[in-house]
Amino acid sequence: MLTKRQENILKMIVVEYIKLAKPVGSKLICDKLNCSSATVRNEMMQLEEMGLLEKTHTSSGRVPSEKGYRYYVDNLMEPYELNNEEVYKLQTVFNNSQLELSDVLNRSLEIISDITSYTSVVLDTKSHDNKLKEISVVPVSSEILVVIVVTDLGYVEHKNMEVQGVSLDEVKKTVKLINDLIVGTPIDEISAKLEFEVKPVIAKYVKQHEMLYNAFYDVFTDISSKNVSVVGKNNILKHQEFNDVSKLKDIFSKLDDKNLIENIEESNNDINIYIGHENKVDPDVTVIKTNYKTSKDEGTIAIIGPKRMDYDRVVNLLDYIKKQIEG
Amino acid sequence: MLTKRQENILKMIVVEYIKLAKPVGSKLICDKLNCSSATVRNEMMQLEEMGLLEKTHTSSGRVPSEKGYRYYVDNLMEPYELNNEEVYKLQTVFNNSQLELSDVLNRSLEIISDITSYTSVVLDTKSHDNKLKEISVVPVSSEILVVIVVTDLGYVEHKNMEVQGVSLDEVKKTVKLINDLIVGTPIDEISAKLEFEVKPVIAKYVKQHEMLYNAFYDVFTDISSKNVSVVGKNNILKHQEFNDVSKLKDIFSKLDDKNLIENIEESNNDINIYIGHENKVDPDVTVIKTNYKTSKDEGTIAIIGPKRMDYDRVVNLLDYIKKQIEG
DNA sequence: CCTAGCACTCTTTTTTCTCGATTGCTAAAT
DNA sequence: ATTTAGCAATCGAGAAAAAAGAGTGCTAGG
Repeated sequence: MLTKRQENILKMIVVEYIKLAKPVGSKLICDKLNCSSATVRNEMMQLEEMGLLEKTHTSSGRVPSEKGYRYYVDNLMEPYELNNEEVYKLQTVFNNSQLELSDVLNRSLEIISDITSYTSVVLDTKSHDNKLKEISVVPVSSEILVVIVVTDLGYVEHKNMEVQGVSLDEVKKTVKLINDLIVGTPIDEISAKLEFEVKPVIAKYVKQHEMLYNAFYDVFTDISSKNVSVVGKNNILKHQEFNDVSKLKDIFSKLDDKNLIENIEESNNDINIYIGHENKVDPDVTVIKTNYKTSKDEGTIAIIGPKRMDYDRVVNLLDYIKKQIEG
Repeated sequence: MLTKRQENILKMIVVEYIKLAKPVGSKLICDKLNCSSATVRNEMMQLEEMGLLEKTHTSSGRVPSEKGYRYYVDNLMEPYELNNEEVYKLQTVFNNSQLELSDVLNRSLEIISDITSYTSVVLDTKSHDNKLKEISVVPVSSEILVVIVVTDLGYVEHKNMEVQGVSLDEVKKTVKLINDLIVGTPIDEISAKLEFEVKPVIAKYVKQHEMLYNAFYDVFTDISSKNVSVVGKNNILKHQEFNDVSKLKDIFSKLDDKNLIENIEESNNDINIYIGHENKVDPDVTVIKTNYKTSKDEGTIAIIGPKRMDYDRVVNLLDYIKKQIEG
């Protein structure tokens, strides 16, 4: 158990180190506390023995360890109030009704990346509640058609479809059959339904049924995919812990990794903080993430920065966004 | 005028420097040529006086100047044959008929960025030949509608539209009027036509005409925008000329600059090479670009890398892509 | 016109030295 | 039983010095 004074010292070291990124010495602390530097040093030694602080070399000041950050985050962190500018900037995005949710998320996290200098990740998945509303087809050339898929919650996707030697009438017949048979189907069940309910029927009524079926099947499998975007990558360059080209390469490649989101995703619905080795992205970063869920979409938003991160601010910004969109 | 031997030496220095990024000394050259290092040194001095070579310090080997690269590109560069792997990789993209042209471009330049370690830029603009084929509207909630715009060449765009207190009937009436009046209009003339031909008509027949007109106007103005993407940014990190965090910041911010494409675009239709100060992006890079034009799209594709760039390879890769997409 | 030889220049790398910050420990003070 | 003052010891950062190496320009002779 930590004494009140130890907690105070730990907190001051974390806050100071987050601000200045330089190991914190006993002098700086004892100025603010009413005791001598020797006393502080003794306490620091104890905190180090408990694994909450570290030294960069034998005679350096102290730096919080991952465990130290963890203790700070769990016990010492104070809530942060968004300031007017932050709220104002974010509201311009939330109030723009022309935007789809995925755009709202991207833009608001762009803002957050801007004001915090961290990097954001958005994973947006269409909710299973989306049901097929209609498909339509527009011929572009004799062999290419555009298929437009619309769901009842307002998602629109389109894809080129190639068919060879199929008359437009046959295509239209197929479209009508598909519309008749699977309108109202949740998007993640379309593939199955297409195979077991639509395929037999068009096999019966449509001439080049095989080619048409395959073409539509391809279109629908492509459409239900997830959408991941990483915002504010360049902010990585601003942090001195990454002030080294080979480390930069490393981090950038991890941010571009297709599996990035799998390293972040998790079922938990709160705001979660993964410090250093607690996350799977990179041991030198902290990931703060939360999931969101609306009637139309669900997904994850995350902020990635150095372990020396402005924890309270990021947590509260994420919380604000989550509440706004779920809202 | 350069002698044959001088041209040879210049070419060897450029090729060697492109390969190894180290100033080239007389010894390396005289091994390949049948003459002593002193002779080579004399020639190098002449080339330096002509401004084709530079030294990094008094007693260093030589490095090509911008003028040197220019001479190489204009007079000495040999054509490069794409190898099988390159052709194969690119063909998988060109043969994928499900993709729209803009996706084809993005993916093929991703491949090029991958194999060359440079960064690519794609600007894709819908051709003016695109004519409005139809618009349709899908209600999502009582106040939000999705507007889908389709052109005869197969472009599909959609946008959310917000209207308040407008009945669906009025919306449908408006859609029908718009379709009747402006189907067939080239996309870049839609805004004007909307204002002068549609506005008066709906003002007459539709109740909340002002709100509806404004909503549709917003949708259409958003839709005709250009589409720029930058591919393979991380490759910047691979080049030793940018092996410095502050230079990296600089270049990355230039690649993210909204005006990037204006610094590259130009009317000329060949493959153009802008070395160092010849381009407006950054004096330390070379930009190789070309324009393309198909019946549906037009735009620019460009490769950005250090001045010490694999000129012949990049030129021929770009040329290959251009020919493929222009058909 | 070409080349061998050599002094000179400048970078790179290694080594040495100094300075300052901060610590841990001990002994005295509260 | 804490707290504090004092002090030697440790280590990093940075400056200065030294050594090694690569390449040049120039001169004189082939």
